[in-house]
Amino acid sequence: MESNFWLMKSEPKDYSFDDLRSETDSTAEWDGVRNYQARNLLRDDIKTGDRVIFYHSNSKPSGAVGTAIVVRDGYPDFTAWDPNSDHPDPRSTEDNPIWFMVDIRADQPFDRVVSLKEIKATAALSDMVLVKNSRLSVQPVTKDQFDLIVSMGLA
DNA sequence: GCCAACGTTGGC
DNA sequence: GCCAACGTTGGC
Repeated sequence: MESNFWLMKSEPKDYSFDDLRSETDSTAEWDGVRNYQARNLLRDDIKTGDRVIFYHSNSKPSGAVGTAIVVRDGYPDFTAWDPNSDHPDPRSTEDNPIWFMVDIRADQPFDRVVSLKEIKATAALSDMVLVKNSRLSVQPVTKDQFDLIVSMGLA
């Protein structure tokens, strides 16, 4: 899939945008994705320099909270074969990895949360994967969707 | 905390 | 390859 813009979800109680911002260089491995559709995007399509909307799920309110930049292309998620990691999967090995991740760096924190409610109420955003398939944790967005959400967040 | 929607697993 | 059972996500 061709896109330079993505949306990535995280439950803030597990890992928030502020957690990303507090990392060294505001950069972290986006590990733990265990869904094939999202894996394919991480492995094949998401490239260094691509822009990301950081979305807080299961939150009050759920919504977009900032932007990030991809700083490393897809590579094997080695936490899968670490039995002590949060997301072990013994089927995935160093020689034959199943799961992939990218590195992202926090960019612009929004001035306010762009809530899911607001996104759903915005006609220009009604085609977002977020609205149509709410479960996919890594998903493409269009440039127009990206730009609009950023403009809403930086009110 | 509930539960609908969706993805995955595995028996057949 | 079908599909029922099960597990997970995530809004509410």
